[in-house]
Amino acid sequence: MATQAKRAAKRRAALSRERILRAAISLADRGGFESLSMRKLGDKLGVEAMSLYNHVRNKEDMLDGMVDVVFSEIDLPPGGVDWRSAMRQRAISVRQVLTRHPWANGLMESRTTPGAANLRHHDAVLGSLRSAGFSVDMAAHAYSILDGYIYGFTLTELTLPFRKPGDVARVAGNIMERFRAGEYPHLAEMAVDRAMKPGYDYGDEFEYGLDLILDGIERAYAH
Amino acid sequence: MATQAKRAAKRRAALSRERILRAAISLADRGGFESLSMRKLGDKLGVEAMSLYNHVRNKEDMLDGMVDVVFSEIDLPPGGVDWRSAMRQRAISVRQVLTRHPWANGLMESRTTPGAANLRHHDAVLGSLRSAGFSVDMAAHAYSILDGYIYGFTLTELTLPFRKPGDVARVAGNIMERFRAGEYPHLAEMAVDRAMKPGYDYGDEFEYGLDLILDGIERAYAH
DNA sequence: GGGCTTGCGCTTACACCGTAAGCTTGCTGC
DNA sequence: GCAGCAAGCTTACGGTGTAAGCGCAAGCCC
Repeated sequence: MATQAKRAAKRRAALSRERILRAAISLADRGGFESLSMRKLGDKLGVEAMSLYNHVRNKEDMLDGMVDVVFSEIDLPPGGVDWRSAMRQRAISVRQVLTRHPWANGLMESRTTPGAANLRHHDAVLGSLRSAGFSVDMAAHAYSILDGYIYGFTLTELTLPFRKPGDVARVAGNIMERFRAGEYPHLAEMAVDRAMKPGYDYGDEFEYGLDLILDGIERAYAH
Repeated sequence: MATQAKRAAKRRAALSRERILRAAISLADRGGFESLSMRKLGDKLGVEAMSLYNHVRNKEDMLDGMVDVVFSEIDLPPGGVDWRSAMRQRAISVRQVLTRHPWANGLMESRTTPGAANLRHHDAVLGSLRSAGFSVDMAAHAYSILDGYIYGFTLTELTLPFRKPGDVARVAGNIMERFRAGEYPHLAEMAVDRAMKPGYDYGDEFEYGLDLILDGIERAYAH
């Protein structure tokens, strides 16, 4: 049937909030946040920029939606295990997701209108702590430290000039001269002893710090 | 003298990289990062936008410069005290400075061409740890955890919808309905028990987490 | 002192951005 | 069959960063 075929074609091309969000995320993932414009997004979807506004109030609203999709990709803290393993797994999942969507890092906590996935996520984490016996105050402390660390570490990691051994040489440039001049002896030492060693990956630091913090929470909680 | 007066007038109006950076910072401080444009900055300095480019390679370069000014405002870890106090004071100074320049938070660690104040700062922190007897590895661990936490906490804090009791009501809106519907019981509990209490200030969490981390570092270091 | 260079401001122009306003087209329910 | 409407499209406006080139004044060398 002609109408049916047309409808199918239409449906295939049909815009929707969700399709827009997915395309926007993939655009930001591959091209970086600053390369995400309504016009380019329209192009990618085979549509004029202004058509997007039938499904999205404005760009800000779209960013809200994108962030909530990212939140929905994070594993909730699993039930049936001790709080420590649950927090550990969640933390690692957050970092994984943020590594997949680097542009989201600065936005995750900054949307003043949190979406459903965001709220569900935060609620689940608090629930996990509370049902493990944490007081409200203690749960707030724990959450604050953990999220601070997770987002901060990932932020640093994503933007660090030297994450892998090869990077150091690339960045160095004129800095290297000053290193050799002994102007920054401790940085130089750190670079030589660690960052330039084969197998070095700044990301490995993450779990070290995470465990140190979990230790601290455990002690404070059990005190 | 006419020429002298002219020269004085000229000198008063004279642009310079430093004057541009100071003006840009103050513009970003009061109007937010997104309100910092070359044209507005020119206006503020009584000059056309393009004139700025005689002192600054491009906007990116200007941001680099601004970040380095912000770095220079952070107190270096003081000497003559134990490492723990030194780290504590520095952490608090970082947070203070970032609170003064909220726009800088996401940029601090993200400039791929770090400036002199940046390098000096990092070198001093590492030096403080090393001279307290930390191994290179242990210093790297400690630094990574501390900076992760400091930047992450501040990021969260600056963008949190509810930092002071009054904010909660403002943000709530349709969320409050869902709270009452029991959809997010643990968030609701947290809001009622803590965020809506008079005297609540999320910023108070900072030092709690900081001390917990310093405890952890101390233990790992002394082990 | 006269001419030349050079530094630093200005003007103009371009490509891109988010989005307001209004037009068009084709499906849907009566 | 037609009214109403959803969801595309076109046009336009005021903003952005910045390339290219102009012009004037100060400083320098002969």
